[in-house]
Amino acid sequence: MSVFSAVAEPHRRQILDLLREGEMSAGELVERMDLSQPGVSKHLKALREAGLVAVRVHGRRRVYALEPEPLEEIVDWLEPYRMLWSSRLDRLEHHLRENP
Amino acid sequence: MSVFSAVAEPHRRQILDLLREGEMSAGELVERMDLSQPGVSKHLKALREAGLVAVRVHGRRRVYALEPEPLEEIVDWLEPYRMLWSSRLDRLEHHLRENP
DNA sequence: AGGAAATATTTCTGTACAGGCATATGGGTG
DNA sequence: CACCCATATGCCTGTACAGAAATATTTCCT
Repeated sequence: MSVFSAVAEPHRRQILDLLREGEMSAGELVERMDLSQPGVSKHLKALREAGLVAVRVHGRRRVYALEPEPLEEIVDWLEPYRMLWSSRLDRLEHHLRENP
Repeated sequence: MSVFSAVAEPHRRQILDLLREGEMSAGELVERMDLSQPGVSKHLKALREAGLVAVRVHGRRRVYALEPEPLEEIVDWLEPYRMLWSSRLDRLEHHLRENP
């Protein structure tokens, strides 16, 4: 599964957002989300395979940590578009400056 | 369909990439892509509904233009992650790993 | 060793959706 | 008006995948 697809699923984005607060066990994620335990587990598997999270076994807990690097692929893809629309905004600014 | 899902499909990303070169008719897009005409047309519909492209009717042609603004939602979502990995110097590591 | 806790996996069901082909629609031209 | 071109839409099939419930697995604790 591509990083793009991994991130297309709202629950998976929510998991990543939660992990931005810091490492968290699978159970803690389940508590914080409105989704069944198997559901969360399955999404965690997808995120693992996309390289977006890393697991550390701690006792019987699995502690998950954010691994944001693969997101760079999306950032890189977006880059030319950002330039596009900022140049458009520049044009708009320019236009407004000339026609107040 | 969310912007995230719209962009998750490789053919749709390809369409957007092509449109970065400038406006283009549907037929021109079909010529440039390895996908049937109906296939391209369906993806164009999805992109229209996501607000990522705009159509202009010109004779019997439909001329499509890039409308990059909705991508900002993705950029905004990514922003905290960019800060995360730049603060952790993951970005530098990544860069050094690829350019030793 | 036995049981409980934490998590993963399997199984099932429904749904979404991509792709191809055939067909409809709408505008342009003779 | 009849015909052609460009594009959209319908229909069909296969596949991927999300969610729920039940079950398996691993590890800790006593």
